[in-house]
Amino acid sequence: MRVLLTEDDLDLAANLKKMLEDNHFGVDVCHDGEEGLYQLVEFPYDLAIIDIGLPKKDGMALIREARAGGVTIPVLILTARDRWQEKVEGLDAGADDYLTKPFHNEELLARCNALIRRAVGKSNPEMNAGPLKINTRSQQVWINDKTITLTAYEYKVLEYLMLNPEKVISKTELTEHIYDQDFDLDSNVIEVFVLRLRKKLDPKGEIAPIETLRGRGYRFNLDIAA
Amino acid sequence: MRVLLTEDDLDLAANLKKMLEDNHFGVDVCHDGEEGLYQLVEFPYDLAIIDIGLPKKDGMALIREARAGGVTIPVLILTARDRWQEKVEGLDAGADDYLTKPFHNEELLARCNALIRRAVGKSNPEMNAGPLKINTRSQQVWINDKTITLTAYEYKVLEYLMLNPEKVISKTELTEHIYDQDFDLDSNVIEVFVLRLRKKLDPKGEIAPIETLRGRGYRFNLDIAA
DNA sequence: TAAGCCATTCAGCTAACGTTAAGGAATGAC
DNA sequence: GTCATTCCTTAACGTTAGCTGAATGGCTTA
Repeated sequence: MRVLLTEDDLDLAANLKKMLEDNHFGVDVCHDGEEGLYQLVEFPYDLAIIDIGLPKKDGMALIREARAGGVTIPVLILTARDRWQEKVEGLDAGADDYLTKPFHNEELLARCNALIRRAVGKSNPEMNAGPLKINTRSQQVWINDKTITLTAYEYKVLEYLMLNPEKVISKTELTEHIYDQDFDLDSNVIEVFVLRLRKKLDPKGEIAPIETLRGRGYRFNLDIAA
Repeated sequence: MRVLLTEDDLDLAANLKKMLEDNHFGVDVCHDGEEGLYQLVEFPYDLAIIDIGLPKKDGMALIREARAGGVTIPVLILTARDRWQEKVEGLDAGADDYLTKPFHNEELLARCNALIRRAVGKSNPEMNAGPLKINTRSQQVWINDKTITLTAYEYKVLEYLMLNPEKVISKTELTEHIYDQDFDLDSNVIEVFVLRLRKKLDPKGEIAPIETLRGRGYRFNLDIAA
């Protein structure tokens, strides 16, 4: 887990860096707000710890601009004691938690762990496979960045196949995952859905993302033509 | 936004419930840990506020078991003053933030709002989507900077959809977040509200912010016409 | 070549959704 | 208290998307 620590007090910064590293975090340190913003936007940290009182650009502006710039990682702010407004402003600016100086190292650690655990709870809803992109949150599908409209069952079939790439999925398995109850297996619904999916995903038969394995099922291939 | 408040002090519970309701939260109250756990696991709240000292099952165990049971909503714990370990243990158990009693109501509110905004990935009470603007604090809605008057339920529907943009929201999910626990699933209220919302937001059918996904629900699209 | 197995087409049907209207609960004015 | 207004809620009905199964023909394998 990589942490960006933005703290202008050099002693405190060194102290915290050591403590965090002892607890298996990878730590980068910045000493002013401009540098912090640059680092946050450019590099993929898992957590940011930001002192509110910073030279060049204060912590509040840093957070606001980072959020505006698409930074979504958890942010913990450090505030001076008895600065009630700062906490609220900080949370409003987009921070996720705060800690009042002075604090115990154990408490900072506990906060960091809590924030990271929460953040990893929501996994990335996007998946790519060649020219194909799927978002499980919005249930949208693109091919070469062009939206494809799928029906509910078409989408279910595609999602299940893509979530199990390079794996042979029998029609029985597909059926069981797509319908709630047991379903008449004499039907050819799966074949129909696969057909429609192929037509929509790949009307010209160029990329063939869904392969048929006769007698065994279907397989979604990741290494499909670009 | 629905909040579950688990607090055994009846006076404090009633007090907080009123304050939260005055600030547009829907609040359910439990007075012990077992009831709280049941409610959390069974019903889709947006936020839980949990007193650590609870009868039957203490707050720490409640949080741990709720997390183990798949509850991912933000959890704010209330601790007695100078109970340093409780905060850390609570955060380790899966809480997202804590507040020390006694506290200012405004601070609790700020925390709740920050947690909810964070949970839905937002850090600002204002949201834009093309010509549409919403302020969750003042509960106002604009289209091309012209105010739109919505009824209470119309607003609730729009807010929930906009707080989960680009996400497929089933009618069940919408219903559960808009009403308290008892509701009739055979009703078509949601369709009616969506219809009225669409008429008010987009009388000429130009921008179509709320998309229907037949069999799946509704989706609020951010990339709507300007 | 025969026997599966799968692709493809097509049309009927049904559940889901949109739309309208009206009753009545809730709210506020007086 | 009564009245007026708002708007939540239900019900009825029309519309349509798209699920489903049947029919047919092509392809693969032994």
